[in-house]
Amino acid sequence: MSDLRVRFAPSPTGYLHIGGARTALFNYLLAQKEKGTFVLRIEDTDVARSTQESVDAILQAMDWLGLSYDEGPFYQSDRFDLYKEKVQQLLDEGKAYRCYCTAEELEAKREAALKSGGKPKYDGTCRDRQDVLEGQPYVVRFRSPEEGVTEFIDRIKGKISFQNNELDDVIIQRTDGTPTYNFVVVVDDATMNITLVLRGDDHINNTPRQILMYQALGYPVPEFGHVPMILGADKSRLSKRHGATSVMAYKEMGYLPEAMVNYLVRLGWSFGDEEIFSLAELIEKFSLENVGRSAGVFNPDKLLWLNAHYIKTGDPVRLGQLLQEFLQKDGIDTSAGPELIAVVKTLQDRAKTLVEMAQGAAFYFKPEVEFEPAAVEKFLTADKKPVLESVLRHLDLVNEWNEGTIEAAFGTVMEETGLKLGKIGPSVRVALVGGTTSPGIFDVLAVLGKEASLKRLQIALDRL
RNA sequence: GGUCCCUUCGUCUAGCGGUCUAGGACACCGGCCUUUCACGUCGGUAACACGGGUUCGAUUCCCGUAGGGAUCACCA
Repeated sequence: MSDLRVRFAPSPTGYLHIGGARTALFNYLLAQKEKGTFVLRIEDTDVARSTQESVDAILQAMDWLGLSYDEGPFYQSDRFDLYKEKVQQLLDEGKAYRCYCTAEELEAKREAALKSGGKPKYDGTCRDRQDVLEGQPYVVRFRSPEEGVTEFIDRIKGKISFQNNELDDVIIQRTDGTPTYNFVVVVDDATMNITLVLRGDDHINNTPRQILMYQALGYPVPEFGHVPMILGADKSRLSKRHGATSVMAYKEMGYLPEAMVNYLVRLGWSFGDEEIFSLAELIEKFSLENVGRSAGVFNPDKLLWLNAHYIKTGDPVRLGQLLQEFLQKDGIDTSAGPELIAVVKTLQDRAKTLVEMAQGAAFYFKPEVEFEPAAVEKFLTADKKPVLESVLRHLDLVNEWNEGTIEAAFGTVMEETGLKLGKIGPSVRVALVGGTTSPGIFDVLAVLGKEASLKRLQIALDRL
């Protein structure tokens, strides 16, 4: 074990999205690689917006991606007593103060400042007041230094510094007594002994005030690393209008978790020219040094390509199990065969998602072939009768039913009819499948089995 | 608007002063393979934002400009 302690701290106000998944992944990989500790913390101080469903959804998504954590999940809602105590400590030491300004007043001041071109920053009305207004609602603000510089060496971006006079006095405790994010994140990261805070770079601007709070609370300041954002195709922050942003939505669209992990890690991180990484390889090769500093555009095409790759090279047994779920969703019963594994093998090279695979596999299991009119019109015409009869006859003669013997039978048909496979195949395909696209017909026949194949050919012949 | 961050092909990126007539991947466009659809395979188009420095020499270092992003809540 090393001393490294990192954490992922989502707020349960929705599903786990692509960006969150990536920061979770980076934290996980680093902890694994450095043999450190990965802590999961649920940031639910906003009781009104946090839900158990969201917590479950996030946990589920992390599990799907294979991101396990060593400690947690810890809930901030269980730790209110601690925060209260720490707020009191700052109050007692004069490092925080009560502010009686109402939300409405502040909003008005902010708007006025913005309108006149000034900074929309807290004006310090209550900063120096000594009196305590009994019975009056108040918030607690952190007293920020008015001068000086706060800086830190970001593990990804390098040195970042802020003038303290740019910072205003943030609210650390609301009127209802609950603490706010910028405060609890400091108390938690400190008390959980987090040594490296690795998070999205939308938090860069929060970092200086958090550092100031670490110092005020007497905590050691951890290291920080800010990973760049993920953007949509139009370079604006990735959102629903760019397509699915929920990790689990991709599961439902037939994506494999290893494809998602591989895609996410390569968005903003690289290892020479390599593109394909298993989780195990990532744990070995990942490092912050190779994380880029600039935001990246989410590219669904590349994710799809990666998914196709993992389907192509995946274990047919596992893919078969996954495929079955998708077939079931489509109301297709696989219990009567053919073998899922055999089915998968014929589709691995041509399906980019499990959804596509399920669509391509449906014909194997449907009790009756569903004929596409256009395909029938073109390839199941009366003049094809002799050819199909010949096919049926020679296939019937096959004893050892496999790809090789089937191909041999077709060879005989070709000799007998004097036709090339190109003239025979399409009609056979329509007879077996109902449409014009499918895996190779020898494969289809082999997987379907002799009995089902002959039956389908006979049914097609009967239509002529 | 203030502050902070960022800037190599359309996109993800390699490059850590000379090896760059800038490499890989996705996408795109062609050829080949072929019983359909795919897979595969071969090849092609395509980028160092701009302007100053520093240096014998800048894609690489520094400073500006421009552009993009983030953030300025009693959300996290």
